[in-house]
Amino acid sequence: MRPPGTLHERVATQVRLRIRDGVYPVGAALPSESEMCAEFGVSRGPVRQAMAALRAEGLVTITQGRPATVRGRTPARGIATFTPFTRWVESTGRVAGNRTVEVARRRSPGAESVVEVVRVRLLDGVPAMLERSTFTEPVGTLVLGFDTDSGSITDFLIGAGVRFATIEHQLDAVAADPADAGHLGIEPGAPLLRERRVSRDEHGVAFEYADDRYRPDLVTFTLTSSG
Amino acid sequence: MRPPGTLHERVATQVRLRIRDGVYPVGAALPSESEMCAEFGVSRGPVRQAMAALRAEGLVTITQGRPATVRGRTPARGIATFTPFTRWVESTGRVAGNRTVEVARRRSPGAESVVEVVRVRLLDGVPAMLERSTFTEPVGTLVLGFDTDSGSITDFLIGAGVRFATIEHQLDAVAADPADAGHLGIEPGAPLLRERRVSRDEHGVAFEYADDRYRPDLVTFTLTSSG
DNA sequence: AAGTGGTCTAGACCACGCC
DNA sequence: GCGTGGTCTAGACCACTTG
Repeated sequence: MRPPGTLHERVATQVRLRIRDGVYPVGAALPSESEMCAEFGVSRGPVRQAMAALRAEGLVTITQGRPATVRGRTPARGIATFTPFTRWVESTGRVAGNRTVEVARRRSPGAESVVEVVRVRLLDGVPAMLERSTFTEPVGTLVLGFDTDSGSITDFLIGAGVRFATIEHQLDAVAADPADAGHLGIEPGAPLLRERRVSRDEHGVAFEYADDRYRPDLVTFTLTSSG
Repeated sequence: MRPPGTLHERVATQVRLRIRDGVYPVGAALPSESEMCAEFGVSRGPVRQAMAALRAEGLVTITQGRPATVRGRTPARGIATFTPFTRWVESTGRVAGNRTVEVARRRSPGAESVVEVVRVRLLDGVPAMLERSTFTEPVGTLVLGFDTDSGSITDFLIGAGVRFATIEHQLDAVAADPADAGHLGIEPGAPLLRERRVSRDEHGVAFEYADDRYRPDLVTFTLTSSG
């Protein structure tokens, strides 16, 4: 086997590259499923799985009875396809930064000790999001050994072997409290977009609880769904 | 054939009902795929498609090598799997209501005429969301012939043959203006979760622009992503 | 070792869009 | 009518988790 990964991943990767490079221009029809089957030497199952992934990323439009067409070249800012803040900012060609407010190990009476990190996340140098994360052990100890000003905690943990099997996101809106306002440079009471996240490992055990508050004038979440 | 719909839809509906009614309690293991195949008399394909839908709705957790388990009873307010407000409310066993504030046909100078609808959406009788929708023609004329107090505009339009090929969602937070506050029974300046939607047909032509403002104490958006 | 879900094949029929 | 994607079957092998 030449390339790594499953068949449907290889097909998805190839088609993604061709869309990005303009081999399949925006608005153009993609090859039919049977043509892709012939080209990649696979059956319809992997091809369909790959196309479903591209549709979820907003890259293609699929309609019964007609060829799939290219919708755009760049995937939408995925909440659905989870991307850490730093990686997302850099993928849009901007500069990400971090200002750590607090790193602490805490133990509540009768509870396990946890590690708390509070950071201001910067977008081109401007405070755009206030992140409050709580890590359980043993992940918390890993975080204590990381320079939290240097970049993505998530990417660091992935590199250390931590598996983010599922991430639950909950979105709502809150009024900025005085602490939020001070760190983000806005008025107290101003509306903020709040994303609460719970990250779990492959056993379903939660190891990170996060409360991220975004300035809605600087960051919005977008996604495309197909009906 | 007794029940309507495709096989994977029937399987998904049955499992959804059993989770909602506690036949499969939260945290419990679901029957294996092969058991479901035997019970419903179908092959693995439809069963897997049904389970993938339930996972996307946040109802179940699926891990390789272990049985799927029940995560929760109520599906998340689906952004990823687009569900109209009325259908979502009723799927959680609550009562949806509508109070139409305004239905109007407008024409700006040098522009096509559009139809605007402003509605308060009720959750168990409580104002939970203020919806401002703008429809282009010819869809707008269809909307004018619909009793907007009676239920879902989206489901009405789908029944009339309108195709919602893709829906783009943009989420942020805004402060309630005096009109928002009055309709939703909150203080001006209170934070609201705003969802702006653009619906397009199969040709990529937009026909609906919506601005929905949710009370964050009554409705939040959740979704689960896998890393 | 046994059972689970993840992937893949090769075939079939159906619903829909287009000519 | 023809080609498209949507669904479904029956079987197979693999990766993973658990006893």
